[in-house]
Amino acid sequence: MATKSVKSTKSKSETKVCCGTARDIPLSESDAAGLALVFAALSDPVRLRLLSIISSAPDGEVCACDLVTPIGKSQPTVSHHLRILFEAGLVEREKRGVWVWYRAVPERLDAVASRLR
Amino acid sequence: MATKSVKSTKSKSETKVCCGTARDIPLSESDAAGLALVFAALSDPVRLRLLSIISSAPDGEVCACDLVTPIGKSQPTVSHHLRILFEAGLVEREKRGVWVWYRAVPERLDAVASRLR
DNA sequence: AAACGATATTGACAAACATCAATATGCTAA
DNA sequence: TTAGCATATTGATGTTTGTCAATATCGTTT
Repeated sequence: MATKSVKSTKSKSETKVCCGTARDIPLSESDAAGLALVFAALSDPVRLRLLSIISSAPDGEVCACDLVTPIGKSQPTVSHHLRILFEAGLVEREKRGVWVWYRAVPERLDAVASRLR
Repeated sequence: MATKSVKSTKSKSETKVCCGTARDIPLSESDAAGLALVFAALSDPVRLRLLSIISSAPDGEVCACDLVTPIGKSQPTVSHHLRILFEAGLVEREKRGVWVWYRAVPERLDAVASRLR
């Protein structure tokens, strides 16, 4: 790293000098870890498609039994991905009888989206 | 999965029946894969902090040499993470002399953010 | 040219992850 | 209560990922 007190060693291609000012990091370590968890939940194609199906459901909710076939993965795999979405707060679930209904949590998506700026 | 043509087998706790309508998935498989790559780039705390530092730089750019110390990881590790951010289109880089300057790509962040709804 | 410094790449390794078969749990219906 | 179905969990396996030491690459300076 270049030292802080470089005076004016400009070469033809540079005007500025990197200075090593230890500015504070805007995003704290624990905030970053928390945010990273949500993005990790969104970092799998299967989960994105699940979220897509759930979010665009006419009734706002989808039965888990209707998610296995269109996704094309085994039932345990789909269940696993739904759990990760749930734990990230991206969907909520409600058991009614034998079936489990999933709904998207748009406020959560908005919250994440707004932190991208 | 429940069959499609269930007529009215309501039990006390349910009004609706899951129906197995094979609706189209709004998000295509390849779109999902592409989006997942960007979210994967955002799914690491170190990369989120790098992006945070770069995005909030007064000059809009930061020298790579000023990223190693505040992140607290080895130089190869930081270089590795910067590469992933770059390949995801989240930052751009410019080599000037010995140094490499990184800038955020806000349009990219906006594009990703807007797809979260 | 030779030495030095900033950045990138390689190789290795442990931890995390996606996936499925098998099994467990829990609700409903006969 | 027993049978059957929807969902969740467990265990195993191959793959991906984060990390660092060592090394390579490439400007710059002497």
